[in-house]
Amino acid sequence: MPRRSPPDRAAQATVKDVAAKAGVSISTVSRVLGGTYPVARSTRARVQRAMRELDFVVNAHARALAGTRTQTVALMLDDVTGPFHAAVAKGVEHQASVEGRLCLLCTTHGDPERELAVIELMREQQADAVIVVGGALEEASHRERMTRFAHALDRSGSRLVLCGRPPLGPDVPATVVEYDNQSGAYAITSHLLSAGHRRIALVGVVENLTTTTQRLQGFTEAHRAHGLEPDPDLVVHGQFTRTSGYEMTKKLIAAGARFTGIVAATDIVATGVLHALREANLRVPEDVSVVGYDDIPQAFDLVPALTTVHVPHEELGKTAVRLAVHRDTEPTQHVTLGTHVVVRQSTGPPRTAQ
Amino acid sequence: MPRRSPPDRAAQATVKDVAAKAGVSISTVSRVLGGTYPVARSTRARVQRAMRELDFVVNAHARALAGTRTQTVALMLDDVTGPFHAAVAKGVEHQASVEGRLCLLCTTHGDPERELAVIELMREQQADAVIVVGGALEEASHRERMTRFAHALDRSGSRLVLCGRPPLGPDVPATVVEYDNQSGAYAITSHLLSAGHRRIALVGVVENLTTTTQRLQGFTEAHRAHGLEPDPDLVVHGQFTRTSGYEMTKKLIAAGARFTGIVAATDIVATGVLHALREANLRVPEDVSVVGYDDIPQAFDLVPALTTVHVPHEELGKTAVRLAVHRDTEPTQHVTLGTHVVVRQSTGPPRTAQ
DNA sequence: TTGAAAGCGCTAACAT
DNA sequence: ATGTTAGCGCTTTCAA
Repeated sequence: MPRRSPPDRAAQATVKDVAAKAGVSISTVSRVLGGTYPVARSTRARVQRAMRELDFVVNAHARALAGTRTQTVALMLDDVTGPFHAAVAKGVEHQASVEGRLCLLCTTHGDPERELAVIELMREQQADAVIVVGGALEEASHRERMTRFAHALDRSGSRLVLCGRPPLGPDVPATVVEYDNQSGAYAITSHLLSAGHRRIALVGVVENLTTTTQRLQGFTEAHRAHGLEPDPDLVVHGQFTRTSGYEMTKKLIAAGARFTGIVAATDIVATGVLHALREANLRVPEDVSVVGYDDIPQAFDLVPALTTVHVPHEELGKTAVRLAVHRDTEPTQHVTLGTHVVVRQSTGPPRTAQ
Repeated sequence: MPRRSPPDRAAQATVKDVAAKAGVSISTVSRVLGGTYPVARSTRARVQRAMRELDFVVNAHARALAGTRTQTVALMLDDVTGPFHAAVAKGVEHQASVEGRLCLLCTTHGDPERELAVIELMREQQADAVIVVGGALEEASHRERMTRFAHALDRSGSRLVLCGRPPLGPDVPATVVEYDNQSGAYAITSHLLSAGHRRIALVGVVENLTTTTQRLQGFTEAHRAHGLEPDPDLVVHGQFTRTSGYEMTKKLIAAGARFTGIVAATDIVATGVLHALREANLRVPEDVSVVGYDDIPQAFDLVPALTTVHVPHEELGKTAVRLAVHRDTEPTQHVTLGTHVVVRQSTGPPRTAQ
């Protein structure tokens, strides 16, 4: 009895239409669509011709509803514009397409509320994996909610993937693809220390963000390995932005801080650091050595070219998809990809022995 | 009688489960889901509690199938990694979320075959708009196929959106959001010409790509407006990459070409140009002035900061979504956004009067 | 090899 | 304000 008024646009052809046109049943049409079931050559040809003539395409929603799984992978990031995230996105999209999946994109603009809302949305979409990229807030309530989502996703046959973010706990069903933030920071700080630097600033520590907490740790440990303790005055809090890097450096200089090296929390931050240094007529690396973290493409084009920690962004994204999609056969659902220091022109020995 | 074997994972709760738990009918559940229909406060509360307890989320596919439209917008680009495309993607994603739509992401890696395949996929997904970003191949066969897809999408109630790419023709149902490539190239070339440059190279012309064809046109017209004709030897073909920019410039120098200005086809190309120039000990802008096109964020951080044409990338993406989604009420389905020259440090008067 | 029919989870008439 | 029911377009038994 029911039936809404017909759509105002011409309706799209359905299996029914194709079946009618080809003079077969809809099951037969479905069979040639699936391709796995035997159908007589001539029948198949007839059906395919009907499809072509009617300009038919299957309705992915109907298919998802009737079939078992959707074929989508959801990607959630702060901002596509950041070179870090864009590179991860590229890897995700690539691997998704290799695995025959579509990629759903959502951005959160760093809002943890929205992050959780988006996961909910993805659950509605029946995505077979929800990949969350970038550092997480170190807040108990947020962790808890994330954990709940991990379970919820698991229950609905989906999977939470933490990409570039630490695990939530041993019993939480989630795939984790990390890179070693702490070692990277340790290595790059050691690079500076070994060159003779003793007063090194760490610029761009973001409050409560796992990423910076880990980098700060590596920074500190490297100092201790050299029998030093970092000067708290040289640890500057800010954001992962160019502007923040610029301003933090300005402030540092204005405060008369003594330093011969700067570890920027990210390459983007380093960009601002270099700018501030140039304005202050401090030469890099003669007066101050500068390093970044990420190895984004443009690190190479900065003047001087930036010494930094290479993070395998694309690999991170690819691995995330691969592990999640094959989680039934892939035993290890937690990997840590390696990073390495890339030495370029922004570092050298300190000017004065100290 | 039928029924496939139960899924191996615990099933997700459905409206039926919620209805049972709350002691109401599934319609009532559907009503509180939709939120538009009156439901008694107490009933609603009971249903919502049941949902929470069962950890229920609607199945977007079932919804799409039963309801009228899906709520997705598809975005297709070459490569998320390019700053140009990333910025457009940001605009698209943002506006999609404003309009309550999800964003499907697909990359084509410049493969026109894949581009067409992806459009087909999007049609299956019932996306209410398919946004294609970036220049198109100037090939009759490709144009034809695109036109066919525009019609096919239109027939299924969806919409093709060409973003940063010229229209396919007057009768093709597609939304077009362009920016003026030719004027931009005209303006930036004029900037150089007015400063006194007479021998200007155009570096990075991609064969058969609408974008470069238009930029070359603007470049040529600006010359003519100054009573000049561009020297064909100074028009160098290549790709939109850093490496290509680097190599083209090397070649130009090696060939002993005389020039005091370089128009790079894009900012990325300009990056390579600057690098090659630096290697050849040519100062910018004292010996050679360099300009780019796009105004990507890092144009500001190059040394010297790059004079370029600002393209409103994000706006491009937002407008694309807005026009497509509201195509029933938005009369104009073809807009051209403005660009403007941003003068920075990479340009100046030529060294020698000539 | 093909057809008939049930049902995926939901919405929207049509009844109360 | 709430329940009943018929599909949305497809896949998948089951029967022939």
